[in-house]
Amino acid sequence: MTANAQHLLKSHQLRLTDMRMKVLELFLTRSEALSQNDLEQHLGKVDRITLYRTLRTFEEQGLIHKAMDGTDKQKYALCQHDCGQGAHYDHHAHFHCDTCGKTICVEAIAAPVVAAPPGFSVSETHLVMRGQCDQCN
Amino acid sequence: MTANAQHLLKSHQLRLTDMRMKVLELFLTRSEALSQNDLEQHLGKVDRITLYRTLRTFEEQGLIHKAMDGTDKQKYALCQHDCGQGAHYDHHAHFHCDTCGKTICVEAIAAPVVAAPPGFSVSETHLVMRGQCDQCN
DNA sequence: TAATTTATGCAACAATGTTTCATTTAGCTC
DNA sequence: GAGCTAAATGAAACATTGTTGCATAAATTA
Repeated sequence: MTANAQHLLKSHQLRLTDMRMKVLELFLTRSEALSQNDLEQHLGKVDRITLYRTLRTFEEQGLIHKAMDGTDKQKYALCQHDCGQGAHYDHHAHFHCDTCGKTICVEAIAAPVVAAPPGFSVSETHLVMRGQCDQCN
Repeated sequence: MTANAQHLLKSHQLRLTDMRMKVLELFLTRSEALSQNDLEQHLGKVDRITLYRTLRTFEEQGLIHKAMDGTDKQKYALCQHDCGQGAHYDHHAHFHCDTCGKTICVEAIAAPVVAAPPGFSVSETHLVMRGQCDQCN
């Protein structure tokens, strides 16, 4: 686990710091997307700003991606593919449970490729589902 | 216009107040989704809290719907169909322009119906596209 | 280990979301 | 049109989240 996190950081040209290790290890144990608040809950008292910048850095380096779930809260999830700096390859759908509030990545379902309206160009497409997850059903 | 707004409010069991008329008339002239900040810009100095509650009320009564666009800002757009209280029927896609920041409803494209993963039940599906709009292209 | 580059922690501030409560107002009745 | 009643408003206050600048501390590299 720790070795895995270390390797991930190294391979993305990131220095090994306490915060980064803690955050990354938490993501590695969780299957659902985490908000900054979720992370603060699990990590105990950590510096809010450092955590904020850690998430931004991870996202920029392709370690995690924003999980769009239709709520106003920003959430992040581990990238399953080897995303590089700035370029993400997460085309899977996201599922948000309206009961427990969890957001999970659904790798089995890809966002559809749709024809853009005339004059528009589309660079990303996201698919979000809402309802009840297996545990709440 | 004013008559239209009045009728819309009446038909949704809402009292005719200055704020509601102003907000609704603005939505009627705009094709893109509006954030609370957008509305404040256009309406001049109005009470922030009242505006907030007006939007919440409109959304609850099915006059406007939240336009999911992948940004962290909440935006609202007029419902095209006659949505009732609590029940929305907006299955169209949303397009977010990364250049001008506008979010528009794409009635021509419907969110796909996907099979839910085992154990999950899906009540809503949203499709979000990002890229360049016709005016920025 | 020293030098250098980067990350951290703190302060401070902006934007947004939300509740409480006294006051005002819309819509109804007479 | 005047009065009544339920609802909407506006002010204050507070919580949460997003964000930058800067001095200090820590991670790499040589």
